[in-house]
Amino acid sequence: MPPVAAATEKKVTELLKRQSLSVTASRKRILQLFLDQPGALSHGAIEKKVGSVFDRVTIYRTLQTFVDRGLIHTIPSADNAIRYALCKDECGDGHHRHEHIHFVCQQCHHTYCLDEVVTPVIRLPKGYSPQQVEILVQGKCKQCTVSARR
Amino acid sequence: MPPVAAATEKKVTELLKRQSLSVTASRKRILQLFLDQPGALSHGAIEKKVGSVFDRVTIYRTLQTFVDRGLIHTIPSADNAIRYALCKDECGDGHHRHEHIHFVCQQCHHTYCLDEVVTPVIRLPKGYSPQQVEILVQGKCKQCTVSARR
DNA sequence: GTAACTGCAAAATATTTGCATCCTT
DNA sequence: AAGGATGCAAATATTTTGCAGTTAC
Repeated sequence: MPPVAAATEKKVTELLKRQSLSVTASRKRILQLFLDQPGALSHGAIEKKVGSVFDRVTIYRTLQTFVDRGLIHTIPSADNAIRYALCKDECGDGHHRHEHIHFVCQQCHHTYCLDEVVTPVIRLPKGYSPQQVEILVQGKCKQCTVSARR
Repeated sequence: MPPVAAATEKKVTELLKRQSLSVTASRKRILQLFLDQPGALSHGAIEKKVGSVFDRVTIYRTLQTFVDRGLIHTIPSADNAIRYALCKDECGDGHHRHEHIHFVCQQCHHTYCLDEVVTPVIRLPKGYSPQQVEILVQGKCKQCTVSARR
């Protein structure tokens, strides 16, 4: 086994153990997918990437478990394809806090979590009590802007 | 026919004609649903409201037509239930522009378009070109805050 | 009259549930 | 060994497509 893969495997296992989840092949594989790339993944994308190694039902259940434990979070979408992305350390069992922005590229359809962007304060009309703010920006991502210039 | 219903009927018809859409029973009924209440509606909610008068397929196609013509717009969600809401006059055939905020009540699950709220400018990292910003706020709405006080 | 719209049937797709078996701890 | 996780089958729900009949203009 190459040293890099071994290191990722260790990290994945550690993350699962931290959430008191049993370390199984499917959980390791799916969690690894998220660590291997910066963006978000839909159920369908995950299914394609893992192939037919795991049952579709297992993927559904694994994703749900990860969301419940605060390992990943959902990103709303207008195309009936919920995407999931890794959480930061502040999230834990049963609670989520995400004040970051999600960027969806209209060209390559990748979704990014922009942690470094400051989320603005939104002033709502009287009577509305905000709990959670979700900001979705659509446009062209770094990658696609660069490749268009060539 | 009561005068109010007649007035709504006229408005609905006018809206459809303005978009060069034939005025049919299902289109009138569905568009009226949106005019009758301030919030957003999911496909499922519409189906419940209209009963079995129209085929489910007709509802799908009607909603799609309305979106294409700029009569309504979609609101992203994290629960695989896209909601639709009326557009303002700026939207038209094939193009949408919505810089307003959507508020989803966690208690009554109604979705509101808050047109009066100023959407903040979001500063993105280098390389990202924003096209459209979508802001979703979750919390407790006016109605639910008031009724909780009683 | 003609083009567009609708309803029905059916296909394709997505999601959930129950249960027996297997694996992790 | 025990509880939890998985795979399989099947039920359920959602969305799309084709086509024939109907309606709006």
